[in-house]
Amino acid sequence: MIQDIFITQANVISPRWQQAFPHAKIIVRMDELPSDFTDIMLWVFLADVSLLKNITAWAAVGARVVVLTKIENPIQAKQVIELGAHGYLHYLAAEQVLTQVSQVVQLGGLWLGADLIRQLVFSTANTLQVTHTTQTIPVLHILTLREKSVAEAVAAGKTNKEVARDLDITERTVKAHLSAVFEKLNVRDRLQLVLVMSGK
Amino acid sequence: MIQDIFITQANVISPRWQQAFPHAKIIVRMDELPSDFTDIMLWVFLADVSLLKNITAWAAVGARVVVLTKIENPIQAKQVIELGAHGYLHYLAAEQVLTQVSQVVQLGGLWLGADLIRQLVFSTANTLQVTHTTQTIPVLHILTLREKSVAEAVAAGKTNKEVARDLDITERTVKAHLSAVFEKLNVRDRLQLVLVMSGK
DNA sequence: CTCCCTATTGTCCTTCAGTCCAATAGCTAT
DNA sequence: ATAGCTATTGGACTGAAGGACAATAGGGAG
Repeated sequence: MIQDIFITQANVISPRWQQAFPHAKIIVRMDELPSDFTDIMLWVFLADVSLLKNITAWAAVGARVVVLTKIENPIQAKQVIELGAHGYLHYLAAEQVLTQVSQVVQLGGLWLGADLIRQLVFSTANTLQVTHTTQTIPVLHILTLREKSVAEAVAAGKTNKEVARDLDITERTVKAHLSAVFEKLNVRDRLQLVLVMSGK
Repeated sequence: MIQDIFITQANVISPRWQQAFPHAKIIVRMDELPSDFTDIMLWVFLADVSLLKNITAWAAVGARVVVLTKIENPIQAKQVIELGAHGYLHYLAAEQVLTQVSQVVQLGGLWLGADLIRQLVFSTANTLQVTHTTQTIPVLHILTLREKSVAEAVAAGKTNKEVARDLDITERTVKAHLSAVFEKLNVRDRLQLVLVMSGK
């Protein structure tokens, strides 16, 4: 049975927390935390950035960590997920949503609001690696195999020399492939290649 | 009461669909679809890319659309979310997960598996605009105002000449700010600047 | 056999990027 | 008055990027 613990500050509390989780504890001081984090769901209000570093530590010892915020924004969302949090939402979220987040996270899922997911999806520049599949970014399917390899290496921040070394070809060959890529994707240089490969 | 309809091909069916939704319909031909999509949850197995274009149309007339796939991958996930789908998961997902997806989507949420969300978050280069908040990417807060302006212009794909023209300064000044940015963020060139600004 | 595509490579050139020297000026704090 | 920071700018330099010429070779289709 999961124990819910809300870590917040004295002036930031929502009645919906208790409605969603009648047995939840609400604490404002860290020393009130248990020593054993098994079966613990931590709901952490990010009062200041100093709490960020705790997220990774808590997640590492088995706690489910959901971050609560006053202003949802995708950059902070990305940051907390990168730190190991399992969810991110507004501290005034509805009881129904809180319950749902709890269920999703307990089942191993990650929770982000729909708008945040869309913002991450729509405005991200994609450097995803295609693995275990022949499916590729539609824009890349017009490139040959070698062109694609070169394009992806460049999009990862590598110089022509580095790409040449990695693919065991000369720098001149890298440039030849890049030129073809630029022409096919109608971009003028490697910087714009990166942006186009992200779907913008 | 939501009606669940699985659109698939004859050889792609999971018993878990019926277990999760005993009253669901499973169809293989489009003409078996109802004319009214209100209160309809469509679970669409992506047999081929031709089905992609239907997603936007179905979502536009009120259907909730969840895409089922044989191989989950973040590029396709991004693609279907961009097309208006409300979820994306493996066609053999567990009954519990199917039920949960249904609940999340009915409540207005978006469903992506935890691994997919992490892949989108971790491997994206971020060009998100910060709106309605003074919170910025932590990495940028160590830059001065002018440095930040220059860095953002460069990250948008502009040459030094273009940035100079846009900000009404000389190219030499742009280079000076960029050099300072490179040193502060510990990157070697503008390509890596773009990647770092995305949080990688 | 011919043609086309892909992959690879060379030489040479111009432009861009980035760094290393240097400097002035305004603003703020001491 | 002085120091430090930010913003701006110049000159000179090296290396990287990208393009324009050119070429060979293998594989597949007609």
